[in-house]
Amino acid sequence: MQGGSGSVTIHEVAEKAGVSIKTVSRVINHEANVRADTKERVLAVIAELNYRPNPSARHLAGTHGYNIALLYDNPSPSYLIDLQSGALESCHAEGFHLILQPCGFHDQNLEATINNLIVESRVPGLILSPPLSDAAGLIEKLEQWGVLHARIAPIDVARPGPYVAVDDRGAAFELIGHLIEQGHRRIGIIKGHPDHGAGHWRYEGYLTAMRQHGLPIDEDLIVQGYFSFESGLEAGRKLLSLSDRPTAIFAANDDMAAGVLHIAHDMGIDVPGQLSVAGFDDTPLSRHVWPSLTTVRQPVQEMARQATMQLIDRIRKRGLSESGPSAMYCSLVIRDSTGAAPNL
Amino acid sequence: MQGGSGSVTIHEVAEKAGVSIKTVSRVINHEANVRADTKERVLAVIAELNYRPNPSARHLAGTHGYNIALLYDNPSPSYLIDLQSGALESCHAEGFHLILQPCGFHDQNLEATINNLIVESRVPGLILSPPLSDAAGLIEKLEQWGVLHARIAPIDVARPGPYVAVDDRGAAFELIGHLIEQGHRRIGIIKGHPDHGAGHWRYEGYLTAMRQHGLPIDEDLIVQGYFSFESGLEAGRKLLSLSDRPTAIFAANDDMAAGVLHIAHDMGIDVPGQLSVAGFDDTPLSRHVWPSLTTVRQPVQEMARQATMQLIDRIRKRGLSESGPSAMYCSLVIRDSTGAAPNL
DNA sequence: ATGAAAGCGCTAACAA
DNA sequence: TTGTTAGCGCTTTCAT
Repeated sequence: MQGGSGSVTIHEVAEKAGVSIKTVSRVINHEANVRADTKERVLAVIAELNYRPNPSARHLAGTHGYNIALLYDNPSPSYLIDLQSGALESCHAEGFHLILQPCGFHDQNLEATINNLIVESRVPGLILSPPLSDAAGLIEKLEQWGVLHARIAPIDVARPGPYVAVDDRGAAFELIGHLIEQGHRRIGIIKGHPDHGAGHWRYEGYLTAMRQHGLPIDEDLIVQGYFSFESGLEAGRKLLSLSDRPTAIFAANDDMAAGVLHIAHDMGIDVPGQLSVAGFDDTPLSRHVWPSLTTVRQPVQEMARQATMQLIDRIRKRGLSESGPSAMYCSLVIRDSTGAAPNL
Repeated sequence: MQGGSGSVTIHEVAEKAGVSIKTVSRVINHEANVRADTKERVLAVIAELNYRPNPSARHLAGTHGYNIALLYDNPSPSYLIDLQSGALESCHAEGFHLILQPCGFHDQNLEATINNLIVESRVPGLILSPPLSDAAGLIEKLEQWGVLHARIAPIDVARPGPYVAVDDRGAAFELIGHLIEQGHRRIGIIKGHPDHGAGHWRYEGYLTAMRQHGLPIDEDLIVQGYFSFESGLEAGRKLLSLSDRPTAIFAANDDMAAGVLHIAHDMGIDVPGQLSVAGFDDTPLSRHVWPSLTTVRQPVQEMARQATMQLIDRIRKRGLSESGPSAMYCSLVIRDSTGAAPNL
């Protein structure tokens, strides 16, 4: 192992291995047409010299760059970290770099910002996380500009191009079923941010579960939220102020569920004695509040890992098989922290 | 605004502006010796063509690259996001890219990992966040390798090289004073992770405050923590099980304070009626738990911003003024969410 | 104050 | 299967 200055170049490797630089190039790019023993010799020298191809030189001479960008619109820190970890993992494994690009879904300059990113950083592809996975205008521009992308948890799954999603609808369905089994009849729901697909499906899962169990859908028990703690606080206040208030509340994510818990405490309502609260995402927060929330573990990191792999694949295969929309699904797990049903 | 493919090059700019490429180069590098009107003409063409210098070409031809790395060892998500936002801000402003490098402080291969990063990504400099800001072995290697660095909140401020810190000691001192003014006499403390400087100073602030107010230091009230929720849970259990238990607990960060709150609820201890809990960092969590924590706002983002600027400065000034250790301080603010003193 | 030429380390197209 | 050559877009050094 040796340090930073005076990097080893392909020429030194070629000379020491007694081959031309082109042969070294073939080896590091896993091309065919290199005899096994030649290849081995070159690899040995590479290891000995701790040689790494210079990414800038490769980019300059080659067809594509080794940066990809992760676009995100300010979700919760823990969601974002999971997203990044997953994307980083794949990037690292494939020799790519990850560029972080915060951006506003409703920002007037969204497309200009991204264009800027593309022109400046020469990224051959982007990863779109919710809600940007459904920024239709942006996606059209990307296609027009010839920039690849992979989407995480999009609403519009019909659109061509790779995406990775989870069965939010099914998980919400099971979660509500779980609450009903515990004896709940009046179950309130706080819907997610309307920009996010996840919100829609979790709501649909709720509706289906209620219907299948023959329970009435009471409009008073359905409140719009925006995935933030504050919106959970407000929606919770609304639900818990009802004369015939719910015995359980399902918030479409943990942050809002934490808001419900907070306001319940403020209002002197005993949890879990008089109220059950369920969230979604299995964030650290869901375990840190008291009492801990029942929630659903969402494999965000895994989704990001897979979306990134798909994107890198496309970048490498450019021009070859324009392999239509390819979808991946990851599975969800309910985590019930109470175990016991509340006293009704 | 136009798209990705077929990038504009310096040649096209030069031709359209009626100058040589060297003049364009001078303009984009803010070099002297360009007549004002020439410069203006070139800038106009650059804007018109939406030209951006190709980073890879610059790196290949120039003296240094435009990537810098942020090293972190798995702090809390919100801390990490703040760190990143600050670093990104400076990078963006200065035309650099940020490379994320998670790493383990106690990892046997830490130095090898970083060497790898340096060889592979050609980073001219690194930002070290706690506890890596005090990885003495690593820092020595960096100097040996000729790789620059800037540290965030280090313990050892004597070491040469730029760093950014806050007055943790003073803030803890004030916070404890605040609790004492509210009438608390038995104040427990949960110390921070021993690897982190912040933990030491917050503890010192506690000791100084207690002494200055003539209160005894009771060893039973001092418990080691590790900055995690779980360690707060355990330390809280220990403190609250004392026969003469404290009326206030100061945890060296919010995650641990949330643990204390959680265990207090579990034990049926009324907060804030029978116990006050204070944390440190002003994370979202501190507002989401119930009741909200008294805490100290730490300008993590601002620290990262400044450390990054310092690093970029050094990279640009390489070889010139080897300008010794330069320190920066950011200030802290107490946020008291209760306002009222608990009933003692 | 401006320009011409060389070359950074690599890949691509074409030879051999 | 292997090597040769020409550039990618820029900065550098050295002229003018």
